[in-house]
Amino acid sequence: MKYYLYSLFKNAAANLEYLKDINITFEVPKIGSHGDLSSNAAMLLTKKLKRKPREIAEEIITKLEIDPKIIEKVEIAGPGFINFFFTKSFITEITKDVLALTDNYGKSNKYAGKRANVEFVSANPTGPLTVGHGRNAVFGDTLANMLEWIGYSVDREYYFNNAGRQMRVLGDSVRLRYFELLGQNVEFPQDYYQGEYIKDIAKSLLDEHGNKLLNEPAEGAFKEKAESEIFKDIKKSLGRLGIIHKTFFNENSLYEEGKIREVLDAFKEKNLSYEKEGAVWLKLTELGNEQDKVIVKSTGEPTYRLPDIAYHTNKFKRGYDLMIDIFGSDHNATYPDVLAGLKALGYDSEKVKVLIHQFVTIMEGGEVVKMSTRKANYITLDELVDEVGSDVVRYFFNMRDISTHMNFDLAVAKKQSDENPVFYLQYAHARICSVLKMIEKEELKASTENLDLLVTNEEQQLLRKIHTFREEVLVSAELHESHRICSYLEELAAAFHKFYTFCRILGTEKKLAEARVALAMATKIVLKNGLSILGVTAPERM
RNA sequence: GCGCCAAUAGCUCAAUUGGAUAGAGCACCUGACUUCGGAUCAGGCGGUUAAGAGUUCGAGUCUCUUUUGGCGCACCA
Repeated sequence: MKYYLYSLFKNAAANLEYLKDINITFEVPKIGSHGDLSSNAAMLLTKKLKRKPREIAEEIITKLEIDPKIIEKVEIAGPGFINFFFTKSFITEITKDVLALTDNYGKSNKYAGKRANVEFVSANPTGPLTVGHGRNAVFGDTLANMLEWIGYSVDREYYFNNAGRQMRVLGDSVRLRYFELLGQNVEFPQDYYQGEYIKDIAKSLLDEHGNKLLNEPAEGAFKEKAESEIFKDIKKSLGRLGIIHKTFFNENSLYEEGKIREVLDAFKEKNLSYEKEGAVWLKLTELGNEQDKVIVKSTGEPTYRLPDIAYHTNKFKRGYDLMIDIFGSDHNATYPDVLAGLKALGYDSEKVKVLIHQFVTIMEGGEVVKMSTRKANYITLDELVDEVGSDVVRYFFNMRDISTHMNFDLAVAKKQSDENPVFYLQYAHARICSVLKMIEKEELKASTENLDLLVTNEEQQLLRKIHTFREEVLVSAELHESHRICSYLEELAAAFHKFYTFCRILGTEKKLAEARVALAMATKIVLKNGLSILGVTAPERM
C-alpha cells in the first residue's frame, strides 16, 4: 500500500516543488474511519509556506494522479491530514502475493548485499548461563533473524575472554574441590565459585586422572577442564533455544597476533596517548568524552578498552556494513570510550550499534532473587527452559522493549504458561491447520478466483493486517526492536480469531468458501513466518 | 556526588519515533455456537501518562527542574 503512495507523491513532486523539501511518510491511523493510510505532509509544510494546512492538502490532492481501481477515496481531515481509502479489491489482492511467496512473504531486499555482524551473549566461561543471559541471547538471535529478513547476510558472534583473574579463580575453585574429593580438608574461600557445577568438573577430573593432579597448578588442567566443560554446557543451553554462533572469538588471539600492540602504536603515532604514573592513558577528553582513561596499567597489562578497540578494528577489517553489540546495562559506561577510540583511529563508528538491554529482575514468590554467578544463587537458563520450554522463553524475552526493566516472576511464569500470548498465536495457527484438514474432506480448495467476495469487515481487517507485514518486519529490523513483531502477531491472530467466529467456511456458498480458505491459508503463512523470525514454532496441533 | 536507563489502567506491558478519541493481556462484571478447535468471540469497569514548567498547528513521546527505582562510576571485564 505504501509503495503505491510513495510513487504517487514522487510523481506529484514534479509539479509541486515544495514536496521535495519534506520527508513524506504514511501512517496507519489508529482509528478505522480515518482511512487505511494517512499523510501529515500538509502540516509539515505549514510553517515553511505560511499557508493553512488544509489549503495545502487541497492543492496536493489535485496533483495526485489517483487510480480509482486502487484508491477509493481521499479526504482531508482534522488539522490537515490527508487520508487515503483503498478499494476492497486492492486489499484482497494481497492474498495472491502471500500464497505465491509462502515462506518468503515478508522478506525484502532493501539491504541485499550488505553484511552484518551481531555479537551477543559473550559471557565468559565461568559458569552456566543465567536467565539474564537468556534475554541477551534470545534478543540477539532474533535481531539477527530480522536483519536476514531485510536482506543482510548476518554472522552471529560470541566474544570471550579465557584469561585474567576470574579464570584463575575458577581454576583454583576446581582445584580445591578436587582436593576435597580426595579427602583433604580444605578451606574454600567465600569469593570463589560456589556452584555445584564446580564439583562436577572436579569429579570428572578425578575419574579421568585419579590423584595424579595433586601438583598441577590451578591454571593448568583445572582451568582448561573447567573452561571446556563450561563452554560445552553454554553451547548446549543455547542450542536448546535454537541459537548457534558462527564464530567464537577469543580475546587472547588479539594478543597473540599483535593486534593490541598495533592499536597502541596507532594511538601513540596520532599523539592520542601519553604516559603518567607508569600507565598509558588515552586522551579521551580530546575526543569529546568526560575524562582520560587508562589503556595500559602500570603492571603492563592492558585494560578492557584496548582489546575491545582492537576487537572492533578486526571487525571493520572483516568488511561488515553493520556491527551490533548487545550488552547488559552493567556495560553502559564502557562503550563510549571504545567508540571514541575507534573514531580516532579513522573508523566510521556509526557502523557500530551498541544495544543495551536492561536487567531482568527475577522474582520468586514476590521476593527479588539477587543474581551472582560467583555465589551460585542464580537461576540458570536451562532451568527456565526446563520449566516453560523454548517457545515461551523466546517469546517472553522478545515481547518487551529491551530498554524496559523486566520483572520475571518464576512462580507466575510457570503457573501462567497457558495464559501466555504465545499460546494465543500458536492456537490460531493450529486452528487454521485443523480447518484446512476439514476442507480437504469436504472437497473444497483454496481459490483466488473470487477474492472480491471478501467484503465483510472481519475479512477486510484481516487482509489489511496481512498487507502490513512486510513493512512491519522492515521497520522492526531497522529500529532493532523485536517486540514489535510480537505486537503485530498478536493483532494478526486477534483479527483471525474474529474472522473465524464471524465468517464460516463450511456451509457457505462454494465460491465464497474457497476465497475464505485462501485467506485462511494466507494467514497461516504470515503467522508461521512471523513466529519463525522470533524463533518460535508454529505447531499444527496443540 | 556524577553518568546511563526507566516511571503510562489494580498488575504486566503497547502506543507506527512529534499526530487525530492513550491501547492490549491479566484480574473483576455481563453475554455468545446443538456443524469448521470455547486455549475463542462480543460488551462493561478501569487514566490528571510520577510532579511542575517550557518548545508548536499538535507532547506519553522533545527540553529543563524535582521525586522514585534499576545499572554503572577502578590502573576489574
